[in-house]
Parts: sequence; structure tokens; C-alpha cells
Amino acid sequence: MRRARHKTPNCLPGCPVESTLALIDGKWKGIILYFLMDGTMRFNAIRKRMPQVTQRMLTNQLRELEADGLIIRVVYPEVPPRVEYSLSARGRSLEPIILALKAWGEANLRNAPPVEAAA
Amino acid sequence: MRRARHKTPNCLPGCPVESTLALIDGKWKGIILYFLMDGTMRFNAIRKRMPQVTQRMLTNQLRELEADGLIIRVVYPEVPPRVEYSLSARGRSLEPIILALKAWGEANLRNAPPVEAAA
DNA sequence: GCCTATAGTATCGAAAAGGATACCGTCATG
DNA sequence: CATGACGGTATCCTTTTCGATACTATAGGC
Repeated sequence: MRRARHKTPNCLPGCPVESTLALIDGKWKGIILYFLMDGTMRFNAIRKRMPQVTQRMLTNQLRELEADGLIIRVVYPEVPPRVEYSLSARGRSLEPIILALKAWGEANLRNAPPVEAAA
Repeated sequence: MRRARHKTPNCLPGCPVESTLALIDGKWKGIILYFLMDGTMRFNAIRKRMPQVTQRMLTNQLRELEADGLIIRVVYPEVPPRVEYSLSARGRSLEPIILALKAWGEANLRNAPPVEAAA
């Protein structure tokens, strides 16, 4: 489990709203989870979908999502390296929330074009 | 509108998922929005519900929520000062999401007791 | 040798988010 | 005068998040 985050509430021992947000509020995480909803993806495939994210940031966020049990990372003993990411059951249970966030953003925010369709 | 946040995505012009998260992911915001779902509240009433938050942080988050159009702040010309906060229509449209976040947290996170009932 | 593929890691720094503490203003009351 | 109610503001600091850049390892092709 990741170290306590700046945003982790210490008020009422884990307010569920804040606690849930703490799992998905890192930059790029929402999009990562959204992409993985369509199925397993490899590192570079995810990255190609988000050209502006640096390798470092993508790796970091993926590792955090994994540590929080939202995604599964499978490393294949191959060369070149082959690593696949997919939503865990726990991560899948977040789908309604991700979709609701997306719908709300599209309906309420200007300059919020739909996320590009799955490749 | 608040200055661009660290978390505001600049990848695909405003990915809706991330953009929506950017509005609610500040510390305490989720709880503030949850409390206001029950109706209008004054500054100190909110604060009493979250003893660990400093005045400064509470003010700051409330101001951001207001700037993003999620809550309404009404100042009454009285002494002692009287300021009331309530959800805007836009903020109200986020209720399903807030409730879903809470439900998910309660169902999936250990040490996630329900938020105390409304006063 | 160089380059490509793949998925990183290491290091350092910039920017943002959050917090601690003291102080402020108006009015009323003892 | 002091204290309390109320809702802040000012200032400075700490911590966290995010980003930039260079480098790594294995294998294969030119």
C-alpha cells in the first residue's frame, strides 16, 4: 500500500468520499482507468493514447493504481519486455463512477470533447 | 475561474474524466459537497463537522468550489457576520457521483465508516 | 558499431497543494 | 476595558505531486 497521501483524510477515520477520491485523483489516473475499461493494454499502447504524459509519470501512476489494487500488472518473461495492464475486479467496480465522471464532464464542461474512441 | 491546476489535463483538450475530477479532488472538497447535499450551511457549522480542517483550508476550498460554480456563497449584511453556503444546480448535478464515491468507499475500503449522519 | 523494440529506473528540480499561526473587523455584553 | 460571536485574511512554511532528462537491460537487424 502506498504511503499516506497528502490528500488522505485523517479527519473522520477515512471518510469514504475522500478515501475513494484519493485512489483515483492522481493526474492521468482517470484516463488510464477509462482506457483499461476496454480491456488489457501494454505500456506503450497506453502511452500512445496519451502522448503528453512522460514515461515516468505513466509508470508512477500505473504503479500506484496497482498498489491500490485497482489494476493488475502482468510481466511476461520475454524480450523485448512485455508487460500488460488490466483492471482488477476492484477496479472494475469503479466503472460506473468513471463513466459518470465522464458524462458529467461532457455535459457540464466547455471544451470537453469526448475521449477518443477505443483504438 | 480558478487558475489552471497542476492536475488539469492539457493532453486531449480537457478529458472529461480528468476535468471533472479536477473540480472535486481537492482535500476536504468531497466531504464539503456531501455535507451541503443536506442543505445550506454556515461556515462554522461546516467547520464543526470537520474539526481537523483549519480555517484557512476550509475557506480556500470553499472559495474554489464557488469559483468552479459548484456552490453558492451568500453574504448577509449582518453583525456578527453571516455567510451561508449551498450547492448550486451544477453542484447538485454531482450528487449521484458523490454518493457513488461514498458507497464505493464504504463497500471497498477498510476503516471507512459511514460519514456521520446529518446534524 | 548503430538503431530498434520494450518497459522501465535514477536523479534532480519545478510547481502545486496543504498547513500553522497570528491577526483583523464589527457589534454586543459584562 | 476584556471577551465572545462570526468569518475571515496575511504571512510564511512544509509536504506532496508532477515533470525533465538521462540512462538501463536484452535481443535482433543493418
